[in-house]
Amino acid sequence: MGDKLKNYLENLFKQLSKRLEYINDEVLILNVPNNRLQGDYSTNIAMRLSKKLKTNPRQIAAEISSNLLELADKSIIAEVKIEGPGFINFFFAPGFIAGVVQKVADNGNNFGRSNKYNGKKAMVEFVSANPTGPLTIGHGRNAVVGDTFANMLEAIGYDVTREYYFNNAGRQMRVLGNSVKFRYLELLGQTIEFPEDHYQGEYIKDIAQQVLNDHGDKLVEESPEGIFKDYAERIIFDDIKKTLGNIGIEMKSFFNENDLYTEKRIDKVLEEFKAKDLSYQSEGATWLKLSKMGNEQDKVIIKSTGEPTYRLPDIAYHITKYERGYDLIVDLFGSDHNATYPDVLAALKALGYDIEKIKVMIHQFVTVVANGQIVKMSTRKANFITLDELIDEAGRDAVRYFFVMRDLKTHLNFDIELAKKQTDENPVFYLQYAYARICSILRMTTEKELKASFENLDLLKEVEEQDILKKMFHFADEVEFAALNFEPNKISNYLEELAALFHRFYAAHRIIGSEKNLAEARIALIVAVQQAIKNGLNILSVSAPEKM
RNA sequence: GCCCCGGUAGCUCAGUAGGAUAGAGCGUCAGUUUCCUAAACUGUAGGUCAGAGGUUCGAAUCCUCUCCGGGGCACCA
Repeated sequence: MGDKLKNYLENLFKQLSKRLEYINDEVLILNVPNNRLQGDYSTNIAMRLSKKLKTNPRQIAAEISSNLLELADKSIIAEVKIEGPGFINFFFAPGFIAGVVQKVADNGNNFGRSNKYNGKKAMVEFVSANPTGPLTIGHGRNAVVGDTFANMLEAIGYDVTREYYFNNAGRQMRVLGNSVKFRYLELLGQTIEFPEDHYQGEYIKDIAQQVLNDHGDKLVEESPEGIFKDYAERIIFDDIKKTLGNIGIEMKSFFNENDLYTEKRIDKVLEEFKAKDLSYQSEGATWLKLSKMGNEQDKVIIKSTGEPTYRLPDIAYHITKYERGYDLIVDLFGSDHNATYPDVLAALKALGYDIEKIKVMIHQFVTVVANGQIVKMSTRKANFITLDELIDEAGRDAVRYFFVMRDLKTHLNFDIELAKKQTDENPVFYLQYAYARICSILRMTTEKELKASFENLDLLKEVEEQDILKKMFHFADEVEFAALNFEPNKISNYLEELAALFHRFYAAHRIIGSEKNLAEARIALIVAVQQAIKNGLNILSVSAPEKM
C-alpha cells in the first residue's frame, strides 16, 4: 500500500526531472519536519544541488517549486514554500489528507500491511536455548523480539518460518542428567555433596521427584545419561514450550542439532572444506583456515578428542537453511554470541553461499531491576527469575511490550515493579486505554444512532484532526521500515505517538453534541484510529481490550 | 592488549541515508471532570547530546582520539 503522499511527491519529481535535468543526478530525500509549520514533507534537494551547480540554494529551490506547482494537482498539494536556507516544504490539501480514513476502512485488518514481499520465504531462528532449564527473563527478550520480527516480516508479505535450534547432547546435557540423578539419590535418603558446577535449580528436584514417582527406587544403578537425562530433557522442553505459548509464541519447527550427524551433514561439510583446502590438521585437531577467509585467526572445528566444536554443526545447520530455499535468513542472538557468528559467515561464504541473505541480529542483555536493585542472574546458580514467573506477575501484554519497546542495541532495563503496575507509568496501558476509550465512545454513539460517514471528511479541519490523519498516512511506511530494519521499537513508538494524538483530540473536541455531519466524520476518524492501533498492537501480539 | 554495542533532561528512553528552536513518558510544581472512560489533557521547570579535535553552508547523527558502562576474544555452546 505504501505511503501515498510520499509516492505522489516522488512521481512528481520524476516528471520534473524531464524539465530540469540537474534533478536527475540527485537523490530525492523527503522527510517529515518536526514542526508542522514547516510542511507535511520537506526536502533539502536544493541545498544539496547548490554545491554542484554553484548557485544560491534558494534560487534553485524557487525554480524547482515553480515548476512543481505547474505539474501538481492543486487538490492534492495546497502549497509549496521555500524556507530557511533553501528547504522546499510541501503542504497537502486537508481534504486529500482526510482520504486516509476511507483507505483505512477499505483495508480493515490489512491496513498497514503490504504484499510487497509476497512469494518470498523467510526464516527467523530464535530462542534456541538448550533444554537445561526453564526460560529466563534473558531468554524473554530474544523470544519476544524474534517472534515480533516474524510478525513484521509477515506484515510485508513474507512467508515466515519460526525455528528453534537445539542441542540435546554433549557436556551440558550430561551435567543435567547427573544433577537429576544426585537429587534422585537425595530423595532416597542418601547424603550427597551436590557439585557446585551442577544445576542448582529447584526444578531439578521436581524432575527427580517425577522420576521417583514413576520408577521408585529401581534406578539407583542407572546411568545418569539414560532415563535421568531423558526425563529432564522431556520435562524441561515441555515447560519451555508452555512458556512460549504463554506469551503467544508458536514455533513452526524445532531443529535438533543431532539430525546433522545422523544425516551425515557434518561429514559432508568436512569433506567440502578438505576438498577446497580450507581446513588442515594440527596438534591432533582439525582447523578451519579462517585467516584465509578474512577473519583474525584459524579456529578448531574438530577437537583432538574427535568431537566437533559448535562451529561445525552451526555451519552445517545454516547450509540446511539455504537448501530449504529461504530468501531471508534471520538469526537472533544475545550479545554473548557477537564474536562467534563471523566465523560461521566466513565459512559459508568460502563455500560459495550468498551470505547477504543472512541477517544476524544481536540484542544486548536485559538488566533486571527489582526493588531498585540490579539482579544478576545465572541459570546454573538458579538465582534467576523465570519468564513464566514474570508473565504471571506482569501479564503477557506488558511482557511483550517491554521487551520490544527499546532498540535492540541498547541494554534493556526491565523494571519488574513498573511492568506490574497497571498505572499511567506503564506505556502499554496508555495505548490500550486509547483503544478502549474509542470503543467506549463508539458504544455511546451507536446508542445515539450516529454512525461513521465518509461523506463529509473535509470537515476534519482542526489541527488535532489533521495531525491524526497525517500520522495515519505514515503507518504502512513505518511498518515496512521497522520490518526491513528489524526495529520493532519503531512500531511501539509510532503507536504511542498516534495514541497521544488521539488523546489530545479527545480532550479538545467532542463527537456527541457536535453537528451531525461533523460528528459522523469524526466517528469515521476514530474508527480509523481504532483500526490502526489494533493493527499495530496485533503486529506486537499485544491485545487490544475493548474495555479497561 | 584486541573486537562488538552503548553514553541524549532527575529516571527510562525517542531522535529514519547530516538539516530548521534537540523531543516524549515518568517524576517536580500549577491547573483541567454538571460534558463521549481523569489509566486522559494543558501549562511549568529541567540539556556543555560523556569529553576533545576534525569534515562542511550546517553535526546528537560522519571520521579520529580519550574517558565511563556492558558483552566477547576456548580443542564451552
